[in-house]
Amino acid sequence: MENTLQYKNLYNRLKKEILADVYPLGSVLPSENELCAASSLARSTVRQALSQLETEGYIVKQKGKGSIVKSKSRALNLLSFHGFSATVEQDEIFTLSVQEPLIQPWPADFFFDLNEIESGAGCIHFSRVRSIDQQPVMFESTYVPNLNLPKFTRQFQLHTSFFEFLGKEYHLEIMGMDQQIWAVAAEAAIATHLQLPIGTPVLKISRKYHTNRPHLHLYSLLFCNTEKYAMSNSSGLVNA
Amino acid sequence: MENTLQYKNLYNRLKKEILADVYPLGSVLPSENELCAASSLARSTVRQALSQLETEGYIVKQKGKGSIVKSKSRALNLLSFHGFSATVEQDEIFTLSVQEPLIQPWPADFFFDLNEIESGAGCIHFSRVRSIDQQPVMFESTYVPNLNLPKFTRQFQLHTSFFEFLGKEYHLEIMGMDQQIWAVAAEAAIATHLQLPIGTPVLKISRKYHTNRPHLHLYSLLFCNTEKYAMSNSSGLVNA
DNA sequence: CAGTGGTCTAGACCACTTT
DNA sequence: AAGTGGTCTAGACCACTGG
Repeated sequence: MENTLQYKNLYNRLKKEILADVYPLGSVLPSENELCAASSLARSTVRQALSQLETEGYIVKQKGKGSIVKSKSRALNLLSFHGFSATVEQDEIFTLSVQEPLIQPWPADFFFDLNEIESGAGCIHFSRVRSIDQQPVMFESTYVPNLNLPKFTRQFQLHTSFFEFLGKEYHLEIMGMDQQIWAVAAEAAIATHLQLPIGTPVLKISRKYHTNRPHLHLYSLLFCNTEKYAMSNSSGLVNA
Repeated sequence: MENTLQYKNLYNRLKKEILADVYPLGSVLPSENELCAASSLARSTVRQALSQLETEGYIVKQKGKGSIVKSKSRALNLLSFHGFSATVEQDEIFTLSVQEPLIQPWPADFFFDLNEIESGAGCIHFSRVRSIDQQPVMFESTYVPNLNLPKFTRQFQLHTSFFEFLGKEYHLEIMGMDQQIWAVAAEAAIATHLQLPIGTPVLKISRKYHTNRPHLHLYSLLFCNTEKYAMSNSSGLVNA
């Protein structure tokens, strides 16, 4: 909210207006020049905001036409690094706590390599199951190096947005992500959490998040039931 | 090759040099200002080239440090829209033709909605299996609207890069992609092609590619064996 | 401290779409 | 012809990293 980056302000405003149907599906956003004039920004700044909207699948740009609000599929746009809370309507979500935040050593067979700073610090670990319309969709297990994150275990509410909490509490921002994806058969624990028969194919996703603290990364292991909700992704070109 | 876009030229040059170990893993690229001076380009043009390298996972940028060549995992970076040929070393690939290019009507239960132009045109369809080190990794079934693509069925060689062929033959470029991902149990046909037991979890990916012809899209359905090779993905922020 | 990438400005010309 | 987004220039100030 207290963001002073011009392109992010514009991006947030336009995103809100798209979600509020100020610009409904298929409609055209004000042109770049109009946005420049209305916001007193240079065109490249306006374009930076629009680019972010485009790579996140909100709009499509077409030369000679404009920026068109794009149809959104009934799938979870979770392959970009936006969290669950940002991609699903709030009132459809239910979050079940499986493991409250707990300070512990790193698992011996951790799924990513850690740097020395991280591995020396121990980790904070929590797990939760996310449901949409009473149906478990995702089991999420998150590991955070225990580095200058005071009171984390006491203050983080599992049912809220993790990224928002990090931003508000520690000014920690997610800058990007690497992930790997497999199709695997659900083991007993996962099957139980997702209420599926053992052996059901599920999506396994390992993620390494990059933050605005260069040596602090967040790690998540996700298991997703894709029977009803696919994972989705939009990728445009890199843009100026 | 005959590209006159400055940022793409620089991007291609740097990418080649990274792959050729001119800039090995962990090394730092010349700074933006140095690249400006060396190439006589404005900084924003240089940044556009670097941004593309970043979103494709070749480099990481760090404020105050520079652009660092990033470690590449032993996984297929196929979740961005670069093709198989661009992400895997050529000599490890083997391509088996399952269905040579054939002009046919669209399947009745096609996995994406088509616009009128596309559905009226009929489609070109081909299928292939990609192997790495003698192991089948991906079954790919591609559908292209039969729109102004003369001699396609005769000229396209299945074992070559599809995107390169489109660029050279028709000046057709891929501008972006939407995709959806599921974990499913391999059916008989898929299991056979990937040499897996029926029911093995595999990744199912449907893709809609956007091209530089506004109403022409390409469609692919992929099935991937992730036992040995995960699919991977890097996503940074949107950049100028 | 000098150097780096991040943000931002105020212009310009182009190819493309629509009227 | 007018308007759109795509590319590009030549500057500027900032926050951050390193010696």
